[in-house]
Amino acid sequence: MPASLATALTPAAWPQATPATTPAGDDLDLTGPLVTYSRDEEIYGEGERADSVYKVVRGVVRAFRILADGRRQISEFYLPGDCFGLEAGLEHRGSAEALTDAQLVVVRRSVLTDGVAEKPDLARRLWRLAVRDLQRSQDHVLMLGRRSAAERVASFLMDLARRMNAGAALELPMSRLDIADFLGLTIETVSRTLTQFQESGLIQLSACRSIRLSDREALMGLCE
Amino acid sequence: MPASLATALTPAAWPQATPATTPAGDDLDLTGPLVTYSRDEEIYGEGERADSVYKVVRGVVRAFRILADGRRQISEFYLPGDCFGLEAGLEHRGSAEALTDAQLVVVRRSVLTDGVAEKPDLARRLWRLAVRDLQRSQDHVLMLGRRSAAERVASFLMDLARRMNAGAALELPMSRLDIADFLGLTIETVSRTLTQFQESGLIQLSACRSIRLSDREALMGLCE
DNA sequence: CGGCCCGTTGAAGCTAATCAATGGCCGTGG
DNA sequence: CCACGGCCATTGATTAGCTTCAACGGGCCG
Repeated sequence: MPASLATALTPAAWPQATPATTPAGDDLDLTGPLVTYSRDEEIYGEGERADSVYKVVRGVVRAFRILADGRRQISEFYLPGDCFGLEAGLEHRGSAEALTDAQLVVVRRSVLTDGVAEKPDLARRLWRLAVRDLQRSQDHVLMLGRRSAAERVASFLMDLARRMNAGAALELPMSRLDIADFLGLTIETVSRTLTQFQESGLIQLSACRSIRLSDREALMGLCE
Repeated sequence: MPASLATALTPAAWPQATPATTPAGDDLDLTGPLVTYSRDEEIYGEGERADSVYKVVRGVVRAFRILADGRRQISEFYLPGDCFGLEAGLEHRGSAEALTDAQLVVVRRSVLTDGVAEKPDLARRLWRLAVRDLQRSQDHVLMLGRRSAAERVASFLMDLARRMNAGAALELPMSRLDIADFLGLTIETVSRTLTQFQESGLIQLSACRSIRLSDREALMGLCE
């Protein structure tokens, strides 16, 4: 999966720079107030007016939708450098919450719409942003539609490791339930799959959120 | 699901106008050569250079990706009025084929990129196009991740009926295999589900591609 | 120390996949 | 015209994979 909404807005001062995977020339050089959210705090909810755009500075965010009977589908995890919250319509079609304590740059949507008139390049970058998110979503579709539980978990681990610039040691920022709701599985299946990976020597679970990727080759193989 | 890539390019002469659901002011007024494709003909393949954009005038197109072992996931069906083929990178990440005999307006990608400099509004419309596709893809994710076979088939029928402006009578342009590969199911499951719908009085199958939506209320209920 | 949350593990059940056979439709060729 | 073959859809029987239900355990905090 590509680097998603990486690097669209730039906070005034921001240490944890752009991932290496981000193509050059996609930074928008916009600034805004830096807002702090605590764990599990809602950033926006379904149906609310969508008049702000967010860029993750620190922490992790989950975006999701919930069906009438409570089933939840997480559409994306946003990591430092990722942008989110831009909608086609007036309202948010899903919700977003801070998965960990997090700091976000919050930019009024109007700043972007106004900026487009002045800077033609901004429009192109906003478009690329949307298309990259689309690509990620289509990868997600392929995974949910056609992959087994083991393939989903392996893809998830490899994608997360890449996006977090993790080497062999991967620290999961999210719970099993979050992973399950992203992968379209149950917590039990995620847990069992990780255990099987461990028994097969693909990973080592030192703590339940600390994963050592012992056999990246084999894991990659499961991603097809 | 929203109207997707509807109405981005306008062919020189085009009878089957804009769906009613399309918001006003999203037509780009671009023209290009009208090209005819026959049933199952490839429009583009994975890895090919993506230097054209397409708008469906007549017929239906399927866009898909194939995993190494042959599993296929259809990401979208494009109907008259829909646009497709615009990529973030240089290459197509999936393939597109004419599902029926089809006519497409083919526009050089450069026409759009050049146009952006002149018309600032064009950029906004291209962006909305991408975001609407993203929304459709996210709906697809929600469906594949969290819905049962019956819910998937019901959602599919209702969405297709809406997009085709069908009343109670719906003519499926695609095979059971195409539907299955879109919904992340097998042909047998799709077939059985349709049979169950018929036995429950939700639909009537006069021919295997001619569906009468007898109980739209109940079908809608299955879409949540 | 006790309670709670989260993760793991086990057993049973269910949904959808797989394997297999049949039937209808249509185009082709005798 | 009818017979044959191929393709697509349906239906049945069985299997596999994941979910559901349930119990347990470990870490953390009051």
